[in-house]
Amino acid sequence: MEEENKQGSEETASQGGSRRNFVRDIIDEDLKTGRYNTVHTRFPPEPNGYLHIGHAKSICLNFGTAKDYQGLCNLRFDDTNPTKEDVEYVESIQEDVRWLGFDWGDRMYYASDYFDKLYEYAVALIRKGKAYVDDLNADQIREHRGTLTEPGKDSPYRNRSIDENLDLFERMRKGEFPDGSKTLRAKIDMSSPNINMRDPVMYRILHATHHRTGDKWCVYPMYDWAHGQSDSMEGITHSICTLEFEDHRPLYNWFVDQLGIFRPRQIEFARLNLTYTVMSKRRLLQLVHEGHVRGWDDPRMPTISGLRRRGYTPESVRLFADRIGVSKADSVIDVSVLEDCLRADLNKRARRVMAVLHPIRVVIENYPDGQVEELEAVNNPEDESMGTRKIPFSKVLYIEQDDFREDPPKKYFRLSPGAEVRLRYAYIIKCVGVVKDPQTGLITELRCTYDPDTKSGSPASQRKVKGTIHWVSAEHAVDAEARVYDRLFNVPDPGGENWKSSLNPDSLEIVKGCRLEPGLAKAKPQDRFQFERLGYYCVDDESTEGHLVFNRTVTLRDTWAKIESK
RNA sequence: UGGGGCGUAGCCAAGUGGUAAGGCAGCGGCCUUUGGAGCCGCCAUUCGUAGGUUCGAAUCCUGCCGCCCCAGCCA
Repeated sequence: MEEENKQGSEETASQGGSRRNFVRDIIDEDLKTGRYNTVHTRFPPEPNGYLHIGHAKSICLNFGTAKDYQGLCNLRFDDTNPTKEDVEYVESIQEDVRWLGFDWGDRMYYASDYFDKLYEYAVALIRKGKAYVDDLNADQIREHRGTLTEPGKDSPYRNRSIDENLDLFERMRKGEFPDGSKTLRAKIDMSSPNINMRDPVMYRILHATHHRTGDKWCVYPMYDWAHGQSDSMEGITHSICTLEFEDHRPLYNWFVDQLGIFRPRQIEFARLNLTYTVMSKRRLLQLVHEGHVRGWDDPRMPTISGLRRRGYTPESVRLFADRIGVSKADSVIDVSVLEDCLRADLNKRARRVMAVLHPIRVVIENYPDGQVEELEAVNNPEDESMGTRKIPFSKVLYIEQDDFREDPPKKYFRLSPGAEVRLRYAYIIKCVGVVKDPQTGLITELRCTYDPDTKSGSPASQRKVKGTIHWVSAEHAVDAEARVYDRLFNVPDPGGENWKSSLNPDSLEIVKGCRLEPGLAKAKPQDRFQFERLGYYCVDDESTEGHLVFNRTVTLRDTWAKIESK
């Protein structure tokens, strides 16, 4: 309790954070009253898709909370529907959880590990007269279920004898009946105001091959039947899930109470929504399958693998989870929160380099032909221990097209005819001429002079100019491709049926012919840099030494862009 | 017209009867060889709303309003 005065300290999230939230309040209470004396959580994904940033919130909550209470968190695959699941997904999920920095030790489980036990439990319920085999088909079950305002009707098969139920269920298991012809249902209350209690289906017949149990089973448990017992068997004390399972809780409690087994406490929280993206598995799957993106790990996807390829760090995602908090109120987080977490992290650790994405040639007229100077540049002004490096300077350079305006607007601090600007780590130059292509009228070259007394670091370099721009020596530059990513959707909430109409057609701009400082020639996939004044970039997985490819992770804050847009 | 939840700033979110934390966004300023980073200041007389209880209410009570979820043999 004496830790509470620390709650104001931000930026300390390294393993899930320690902010106060209602989940922790409940856990504290349970520990105090002795309802439980340890904290054991679990992250239970269905292996039917890739994990996204919303799962990251849940992972940080489950693993982070367990860790902070010196408890444990299991990884469990809820693989109860063989028609939708695949090993491809179980592998990617493990990779993503590990990448985020969490460890399940030797506690990786599958709901399918429990199929035998679940079957036994079902038989026990039948023997108690609490479950029965129903011959109604799916349509008939729906008709008997009633509506939100009207009670349901009992199935005509509801009062079969225990022996008949036992026999039928056994034969269902053996595969004697076709898919959909029978189900095993819990016998609860067809008139319950909670529809989940109206004799929910526990088992359906599915002659399907399961990715782990093969053809052993012809019946598969429904999630509602498998989940609570799985938690119970694993000794999960706090079963944290999302809001939509709130009214399934009475059912889960009913099952464990009927079976007389350990009862976990379920706690529901609001799932994450983010602006300018979609989060449902169905829609993400659609984006991939319809080719709107290049795959699950496309850097524009809100998937964990997409964020990773985009250049996000695990630390930044954990910081994000900590900042947004946990509550039960439906919410939509502004994507700028995520971006700010990333910048906060990368600012401290990314090496600064100079890269010109849209080059324009600059000739320094009064600089000696053939001369090359090695200038010293700092690798990270936020972290002196990252040292310095040498970069070559010569007569012919490239600067960013956007750093020159023939007709500059007010408050434009960069280069324009007659104006002076500092070349970062080098000299102050002045534009003395503009060369244009006589056919097109486009600028092909800038003629400049430099002031030899203004070399960076020299005692006489004190002269101030308004602007400083980045550059790269033409003859030393290395070539690269930049993939400039922007938000996938151009509206904050791409909801509704028409969601694909707000897909941003400019979410990816491929820029070829970028010129980079020579040290970048050997950059390897996943290396992250700050391209000075532009943003953070990482080397794409497809990059090779002969063909460098950089992904724009996120831009720097650009106050000039803000001023100019007014 | 059933059941379960949720309403604190543009977006999140603390707050648990003693007089509205923090973050993001925004705005203004300082500083700066990244228009980066950093720093300073501003940004809810009021907590969906109307009453009630109380010396005192975002916190307790009552009514009303709004939003989300539930009628898969999906999870």
